[in-house]
Amino acid sequence: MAKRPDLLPGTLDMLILKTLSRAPMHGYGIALSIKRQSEDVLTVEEGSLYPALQRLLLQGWVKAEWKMTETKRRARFYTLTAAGRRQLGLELTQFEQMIAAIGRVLQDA
Amino acid sequence: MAKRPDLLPGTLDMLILKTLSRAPMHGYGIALSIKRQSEDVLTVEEGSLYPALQRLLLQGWVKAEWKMTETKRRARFYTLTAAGRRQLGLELTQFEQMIAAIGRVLQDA
DNA sequence: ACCTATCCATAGGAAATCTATGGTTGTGGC
DNA sequence: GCCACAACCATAGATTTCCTATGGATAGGT
Repeated sequence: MAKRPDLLPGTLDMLILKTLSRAPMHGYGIALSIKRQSEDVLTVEEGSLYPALQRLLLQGWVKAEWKMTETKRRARFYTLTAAGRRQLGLELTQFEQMIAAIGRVLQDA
Repeated sequence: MAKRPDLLPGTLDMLILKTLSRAPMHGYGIALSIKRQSEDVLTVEEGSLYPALQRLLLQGWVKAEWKMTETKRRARFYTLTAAGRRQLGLELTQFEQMIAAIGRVLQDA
């Protein structure tokens, strides 16, 4: 029944890292940011987001600390580490290479 | 340990359909074609390819028949159906939309 | 005789995502 | 005061997709 995916599998980590490269942010804010920047095309479900953030923490690509939001709420803010920045660069490179390769397959010739 | 993927997850069906849209082909030939067109960036493992072809058959997007190769071998040739052609169009549209959206998230601004 | 390339296919496991839940806490409307 | 809703976090379970590993058959070249 061909379910429409919310995003391209394998790109979530990259999107999160990229978002955090602009500014530290909490989970909910990351989801909103990606949705907004993609003009509502990409939706990051919470059930995908939080496990992804756990992975990124484990890999040491982000670090987290509890803080208060401007709206007076407890929230966990994530910050990109140096390793995370390297990883982002790596993923960007590979992604672009993949996209270029797929483009070659898709082009009519 | 960041394993380098052979292709972008979620794009295999589209790549197969696109390849078959050019000409009917057998499995092994599809894999070679994708590898060649992508200039060796994308590799379709046989363990991914044949299950994918079964899925496509089940969905009615391709049909298959046994024939002889130019090299005198038994091989199963797959042909795109009308439904498969529609599906390919759909996947292409969604893919491009996704890529554009990801591009917006990745761009610096 | 052997090796390699050509060809098909499945089983089992790993990884990523979604659905479904469940919970806490501010704020604004009534 | 109460209720609905938005803002936040998180996990469990199912599903899907892909990879690794395996097994098999056959043609052609050396």
